[in-house]
Amino acid sequence: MFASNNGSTAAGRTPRQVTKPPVADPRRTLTLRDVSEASGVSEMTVSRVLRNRGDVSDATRERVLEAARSLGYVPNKIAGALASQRVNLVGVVIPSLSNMVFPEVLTGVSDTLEDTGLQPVVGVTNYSPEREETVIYEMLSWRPSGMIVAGLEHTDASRAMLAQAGIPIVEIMDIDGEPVDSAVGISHRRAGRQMAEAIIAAGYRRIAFCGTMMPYDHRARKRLEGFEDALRKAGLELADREYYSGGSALLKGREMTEAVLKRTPDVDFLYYSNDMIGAGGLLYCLDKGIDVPGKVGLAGFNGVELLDGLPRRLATMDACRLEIGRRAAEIIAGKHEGVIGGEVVELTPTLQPGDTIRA
Amino acid sequence: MFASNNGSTAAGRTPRQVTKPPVADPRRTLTLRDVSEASGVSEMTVSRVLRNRGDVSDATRERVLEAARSLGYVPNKIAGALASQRVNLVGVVIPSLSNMVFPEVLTGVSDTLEDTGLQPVVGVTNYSPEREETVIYEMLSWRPSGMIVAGLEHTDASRAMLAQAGIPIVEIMDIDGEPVDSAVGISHRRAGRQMAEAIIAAGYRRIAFCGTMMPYDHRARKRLEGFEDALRKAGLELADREYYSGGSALLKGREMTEAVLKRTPDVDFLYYSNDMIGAGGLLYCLDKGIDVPGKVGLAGFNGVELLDGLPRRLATMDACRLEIGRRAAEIIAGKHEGVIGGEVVELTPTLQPGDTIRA
DNA sequence: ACCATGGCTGTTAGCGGTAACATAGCGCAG
DNA sequence: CTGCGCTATGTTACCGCTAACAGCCATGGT
Repeated sequence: MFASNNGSTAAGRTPRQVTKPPVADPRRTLTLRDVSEASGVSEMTVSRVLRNRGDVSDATRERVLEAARSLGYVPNKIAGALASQRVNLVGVVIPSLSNMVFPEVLTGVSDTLEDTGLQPVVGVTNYSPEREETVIYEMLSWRPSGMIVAGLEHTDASRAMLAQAGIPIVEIMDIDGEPVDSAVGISHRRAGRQMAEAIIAAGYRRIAFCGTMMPYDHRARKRLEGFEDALRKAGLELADREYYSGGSALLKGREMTEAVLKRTPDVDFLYYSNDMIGAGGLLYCLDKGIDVPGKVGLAGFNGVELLDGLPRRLATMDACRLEIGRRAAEIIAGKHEGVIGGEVVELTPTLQPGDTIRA
Repeated sequence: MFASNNGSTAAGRTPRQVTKPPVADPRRTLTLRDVSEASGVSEMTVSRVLRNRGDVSDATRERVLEAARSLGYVPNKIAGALASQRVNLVGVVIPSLSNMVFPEVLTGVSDTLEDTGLQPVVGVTNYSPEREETVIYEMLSWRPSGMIVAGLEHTDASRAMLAQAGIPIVEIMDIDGEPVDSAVGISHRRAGRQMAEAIIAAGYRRIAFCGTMMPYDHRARKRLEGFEDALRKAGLELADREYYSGGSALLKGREMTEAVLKRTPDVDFLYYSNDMIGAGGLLYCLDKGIDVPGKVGLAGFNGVELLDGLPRRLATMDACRLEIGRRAAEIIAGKHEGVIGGEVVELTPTLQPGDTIRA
């Protein structure tokens, strides 16, 4: 991506040369038995101490902890999980890490899981259903305590695996569809509709759309569907549309905006499928001295905090990312007493008019 | 973070009420035995088929695969890993996901690991050494095949655990220090020095710094140290400095820039510890009609692609993020034949002068 | 003095796979 | 026909830990 990263191997320390098999460590990997021998109690007692479970006298507890510490013992969770049939992992499957939405959801998940003893494990699908299927399969093979998966659209095999897994499954971000088990998210159709209504109410009539054309970004698609529905209901239709994929979103936003405004000069509003390209469009308009929101109005989607520093606040709708992460994690952690599975939590995003829709 | 996410639980399907223990699934969780019974061969043969190992006749292979598929069998990696003493996971420990640098490194890691059968597992420390220690401990307890850890600064306990683990360890991003095992990164001291030299060469003399004050962002600190070294060597010192933490980086960049320019009006250059605040500074200057790079020059660090869409290209230095991820993964995957451990790979970032340093 | 009680520790039997070795056919050279 | 070398499959013994239960000892009520 950036050319000429001239890498050199500086032999700061003499690299160990080796013949074939990895150097047999002098010290085998430690087990409970080592700690038990070092502290003179049974393995079971050591296990109890290290897990803080069952009664152990303070004296032995001390002795064991000391031994474990001095040996540098790290328990083997693989063996532990197999024996106890319990795994403290929660699989989280998301399409991408470069779209800041998902790291934010993750933050919500981690925060909530923090004090439950559960730990999130992330898998990334790059918006590919096949990749998603693989990721889900791999994750399930570690027998996690729950799964959080972005979106409601999956391959049949994926749905089947999730349904069979016998653990809580939460599909997030979207609720326009039929979840495998539980779901937490917003209605993107409604979000799109709502934005369209606000735009129409503000008096804009020649409305264009700029967005991703990733075939598998179902949520962006649903927003656009809702958006167009609302336009139709008002007797309007999109004046123009422009799609992109890949590249710097900010730059793409500029380019698409330029393309649309040149091709359809009478456009008076641009609806972007996300805030980043919206920001690009905003910067373009400001550069060109176009009156925003007077001559052209702009709106995005997602409420990215990053945009706070722009010259003008872009109209947007937050997707409740943190909250989605939290709620999903709560369901997995079983914080909703008495109810198991089948929950659908609809969050309602707020429209933030910013400075790019006229009042 | 965004207030008033009014969540309601829409009971789309009847939530199952439960008494106490998780509903005992009608169908127990499947094991090799189930598949073996369904296909009329031994468990061992099934195992061989599913792992593609050892000779199995095409006829039985077909039969077994068919049985596994129709049952929806998902192998239990926990048991497999315990028995085979092999785990196809690589731990990746990074400070944060909101700084786009790390997702990019991750991309490099995943891409390279893709075809090695290894799988990255990410842990996030939030720049806390204690948290890092916990994360490392947790990860090691799953006995991964290797660990990639950001930075060279860790608690003693962390270093000890990593050193003892008996697996390849790669510390990434930074090479100014003593790695536990291998390291891949750039010299941040040198990067800072280089940037200072370029700025001085361009004729700027009243140079200020704006950056993070996270006590544990060692790399930003080292860059600043290198930067100041170079200034001193030229008989200069920082004209002013401003620190921040938290909040929207873009906005903070604006605020800090304003603060510095008001407090020290004769400043003619601002060096930012990252591109995002640098971008905020740039936007501020353009807003105020300040001549960039004539009256004030600007530079950041990291080469974030996101910035491509700004009105003017910020001077920066890329941190070789993708490449770092790739190289680290290669070391873990053992692609560097004949050498085991102790490698230090120094990558050299390129200075991209952009449009914010005068020629 | 006796036994129930409860606190602490040990024993046993797996968890669900896989490594390593054993075995059963089978073709074919001698 | 024997025996060797294959290939295809089965058997056995764990991997490192924990659930479940068993045992042991001091205590204390009666």
